Amino acid sequence: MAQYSDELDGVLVALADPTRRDVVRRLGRGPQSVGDLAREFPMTLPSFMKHVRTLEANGLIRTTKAGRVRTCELRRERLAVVDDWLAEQRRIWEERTDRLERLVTDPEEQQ
Amino acid sequence: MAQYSDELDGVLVALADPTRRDVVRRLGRGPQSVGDLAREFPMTLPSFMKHVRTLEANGLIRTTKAGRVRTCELRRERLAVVDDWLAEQRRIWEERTDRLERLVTDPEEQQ
DNA sequence: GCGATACTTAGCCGTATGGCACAGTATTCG
DNA sequence: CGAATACTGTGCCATACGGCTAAGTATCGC
Repeated sequence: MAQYSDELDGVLVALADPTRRDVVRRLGRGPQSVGDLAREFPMTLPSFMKHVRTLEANGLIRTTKAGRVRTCELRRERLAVVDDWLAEQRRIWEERTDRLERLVTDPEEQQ
Repeated sequence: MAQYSDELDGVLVALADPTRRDVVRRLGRGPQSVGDLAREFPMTLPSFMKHVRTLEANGLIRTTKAGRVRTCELRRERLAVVDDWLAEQRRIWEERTDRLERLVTDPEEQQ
């Protein structure tokens, strides 16, 4: 019954952490290396890397390694799955509003 | 530096669970009692109640008790905080796009 | 080549999360 | 009033999460 979307689930789990959300925000301005990003957060590199991996595993970023530097790039299009979910919610409750509307204008529909 | 919004954080944490997302979806069609909702999920009532409390604590729903029945109602306006965050992201990367645009059309900006 | 740099791997640790069972309380209904 | 209903409270449990340290690997730059 419940339409469990693994895709949406992963994206929301990834975004439900302030550090990861901030990484997304920073990458919105352009690609950056793991080291440069990590320097902005009050935690060790290994801890930070976990967030990077989470973001990548859930498709929010893409990373590539050149030499010893790993560069992170935002995958903006992935945020669309959140947009889509929000849009569906809106559709659902507008349907409901319409139904209530009809109940008022057409009293015969009332049971 | 990182703009940690507790409000946004709570809403995203609440939505990062499939059960809670499904509750939001169902409530989009109209208010429902805890019992009616719980019947749709493969878990015990106490477990389900935790999700209800989480949703309420993060402002996504409002609940009221009449007699022995607790009714849940969606607070649609709270989803706006997610919308707002997404909008901010879009603003950030559009700014970047504009900047790149200028670099192409006005070569003097290049270092 | 050797030191510095930039991750990466491994493992530990405390807390939070999401589930359970079981017992209790408060209403409602016959 | 007594049984059924609809939560509610308590406590337990396993796993996941987010942090850490310590040690390892792979470039890069002199």
